[in-house]
Amino acid sequence: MNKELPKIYEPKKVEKEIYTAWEKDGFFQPDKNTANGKYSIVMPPPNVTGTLHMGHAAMLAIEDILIRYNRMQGKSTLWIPGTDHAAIATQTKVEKIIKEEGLTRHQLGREKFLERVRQFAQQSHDTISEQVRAMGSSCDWSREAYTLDETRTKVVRTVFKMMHDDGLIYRGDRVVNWCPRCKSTLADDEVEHKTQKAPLYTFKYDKNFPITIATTRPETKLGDTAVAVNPSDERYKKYVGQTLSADFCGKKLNLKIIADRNIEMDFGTGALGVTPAHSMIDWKMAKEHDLEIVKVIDEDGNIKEGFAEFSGKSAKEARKMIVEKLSQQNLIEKEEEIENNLSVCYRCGTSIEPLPSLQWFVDVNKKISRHGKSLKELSLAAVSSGVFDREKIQIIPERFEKDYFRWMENLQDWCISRQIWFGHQIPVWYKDGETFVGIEEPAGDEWIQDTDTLDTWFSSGMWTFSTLANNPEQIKLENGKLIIDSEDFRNFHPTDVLETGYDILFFWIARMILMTTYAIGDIPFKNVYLHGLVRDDKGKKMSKSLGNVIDPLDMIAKYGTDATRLSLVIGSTPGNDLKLSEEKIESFRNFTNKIWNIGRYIISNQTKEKTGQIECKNFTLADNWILSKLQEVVMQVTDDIEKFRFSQASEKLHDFTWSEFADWYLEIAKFEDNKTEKQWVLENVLDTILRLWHPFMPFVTETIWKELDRKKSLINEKWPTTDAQTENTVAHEKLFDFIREIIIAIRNARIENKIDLKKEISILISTENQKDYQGTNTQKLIQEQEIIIKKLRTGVSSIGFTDTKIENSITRTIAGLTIYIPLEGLVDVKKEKEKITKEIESIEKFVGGLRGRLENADFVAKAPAQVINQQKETLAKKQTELAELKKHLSSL
RNA sequence: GGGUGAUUAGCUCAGUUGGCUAGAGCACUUCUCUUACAAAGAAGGGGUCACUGGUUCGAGUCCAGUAUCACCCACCA
Repeated sequence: MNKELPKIYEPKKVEKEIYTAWEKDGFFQPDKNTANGKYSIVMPPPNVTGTLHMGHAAMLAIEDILIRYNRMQGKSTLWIPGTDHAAIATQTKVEKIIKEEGLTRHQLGREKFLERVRQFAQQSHDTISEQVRAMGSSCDWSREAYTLDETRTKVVRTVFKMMHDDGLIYRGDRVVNWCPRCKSTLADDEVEHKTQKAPLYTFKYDKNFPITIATTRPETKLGDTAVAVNPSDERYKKYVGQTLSADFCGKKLNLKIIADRNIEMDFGTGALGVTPAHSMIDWKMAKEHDLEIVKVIDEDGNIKEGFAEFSGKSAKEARKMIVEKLSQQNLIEKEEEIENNLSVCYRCGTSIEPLPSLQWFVDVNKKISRHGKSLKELSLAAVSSGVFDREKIQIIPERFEKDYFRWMENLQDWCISRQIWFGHQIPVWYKDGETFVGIEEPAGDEWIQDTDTLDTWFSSGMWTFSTLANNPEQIKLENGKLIIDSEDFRNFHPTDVLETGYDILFFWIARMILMTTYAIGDIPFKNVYLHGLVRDDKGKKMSKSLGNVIDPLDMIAKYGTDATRLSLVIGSTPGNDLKLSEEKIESFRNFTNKIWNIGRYIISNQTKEKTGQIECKNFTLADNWILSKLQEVVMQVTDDIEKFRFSQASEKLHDFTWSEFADWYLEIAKFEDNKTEKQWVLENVLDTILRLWHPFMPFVTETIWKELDRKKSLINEKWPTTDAQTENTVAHEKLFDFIREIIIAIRNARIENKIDLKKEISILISTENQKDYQGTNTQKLIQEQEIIIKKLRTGVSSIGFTDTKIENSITRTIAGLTIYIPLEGLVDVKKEKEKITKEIESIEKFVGGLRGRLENADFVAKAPAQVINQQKETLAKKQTELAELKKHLSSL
């Protein structure tokens, strides 16, 4: 029965249909039977701000590999998809859109604006979910979550209340990073620093003031309440502790002179005017020294009331006026240009204004009575030693642990309120000075909810457990403990792997660990796998403005999903950035086609009648060779995936599939006459490599699988296992590799005209040790090699056996068989000599080392007897080999 | 200022706890329409593993230092 299949595999024609069928058949949902183990991943939710990029594609590819692999291991496997509302990012995006219509959010009003945001988010969500599907992601859509949906909102509010009840959430004044344009607070890590040149003014507050100070922001000096100097600075020692008053541009200042070791004596005048309200470090100093806090600048970035002619002016204008006034009074000693870092909003680029403001905070240092530890301590323990009887969380690559610790140790109280509209509104209500914190709105009309919303990481920090609740009713707060009463939560938490880019280690991963250890009393995940950033082929970040963006959907349309996925996996190692080019994807498209054609050939030779009993006795050298290599590959690929080495796994598979199976075995199979056995081997190897490839390339493998007339989908098939290698098959493998090498050498000699084509050349194999090859049909072996020889037109006319020693020939002993190749004209004697000399050298080194070790009393005393015996055996073997090689060398 | 990583073929990168002749893809050269695949096949060229020392029988791999590049954190009053 010969099936006609197209020569070229066209992914576009099949992918969508296959995915739809998988989804419809419920293959993405976890098996109810959890007897074989459980495995779960929650997808890092993409922001609903637009479309997916290559970074997302890499994330999906890696997670899908893990999920499919574990599903094939028979585990009940769950992968939850979802999206993030990404408060500030989304709101800013929509503000830009309505700006084009000439509107601002304030003109629209809260409700109408939020409706626009919701529409936009919905659209984005739909696009994203299509893209996630196009990547072949086998995630369970029936459990899809959104950080702002009803169930997640319930979790967020419950945890907020819980933290509030535990005294971890408080409201307080603090200098925060304020963006005057976004009218919102920014977290420290949302602030970007830009290098700029700015004038540094060195001046005195008034002409009687004894200390000269330097600043780039004279206008804030209106709010100075102290002057700080280094404690060991001799110039100012006498003033420390005094309070001096000054008349600064008409404003009376009372300045306490304080000593602080953070002050650098070499910068400026070594004295710093302390403005508690408008500088982070000044705020800290003010707290330490109990200074008065005077606010100068308001939320719009203008000077507040009470500062005479400066009031109402923008900070910039006020600065100009003050500089002018100071120079009129001749108080400016120096004006120089310095380079400093301007803090700007990561969203809009507006320079941020540090302002004291009333915000909600999470206390990270307060001990939680239930755990006996603070949030910070819990989070540190989860990664360093483990908490709640769990093993420590493993971060891959390990080096990021250090970053994590450093960041966590320096963590300050977390400001969780944002002055934007889109997001989880803070579940706090006010009425006539009364405050209510709760999950539901309190009864009665007059209650007004806090207008601030929560930092987006507050909700995404709960992602591993909030997604495992299926509806709001399952979420309860009982005796101060969070209960998630769902089957999914009991089965799948903690999750197995959290896979994401290293750029959000602090933003997100750290916050998930913090939130989960606190609220659930467990770790959120056992492993963290951090992939690198996907960059363009020159190593630049992909960005729209640079025009170097490679859109995953374009690539999928052009080269297919499987090729796109492979290009993101091969050559990519955890924590390292990946440079991607279209050529790379193209090369994997070619590989997809290769697999397709391998399948196509084998299918075209399928016979109608079931292959009967296979006689292993009829297996040839090549059959044993490929089967033995296959075993090795199964072992290595399994091991690699278990250890998160996806690049290595797929490279090995790639190499086996193309260079060994297709290039050699398939070619030999064409000329072979044990057809039944050959077809059996072909089909079996194909069957196995389709399984191995499936997590990496789900579509092409499923397509071939179906063409092979397999009834079930490949998705639920078992992952291949290995049998123990017999010595015999290993020997076959080595022998075959050697003959392959000889044949290539002979062929090259022929091409270089070193061999007379008409001359008879034979490879002779000694019959001496044939008993080592029991089970091998020696006649077949010879035939097979002759076929290879003919096929490759090497000029070798035969392979035969000999019972006498052949002098003057290349002699090799491979796996117990002695092989003679008549020397004359075949091999470059000089090259061969060099090669053998090198080999002797390296073996001598090896033997020397082994002997040294075996003579080392310490080693002999400590090592197990088995290891010592093994090494002794190896030594003996190597010594024999060495003797043979030396003999051979001298015979040349 | 503090930290992390990288440096391997022309390009992009693999290389596990040190071990046998350092690999792949792309590019390059030569040959081949051979009935799975020209998106192919066969063969080949190309490397002082950044540099200098050290440990070791043995170093791309471990240690110390140097150089260059990249990134992260803090801060620049």
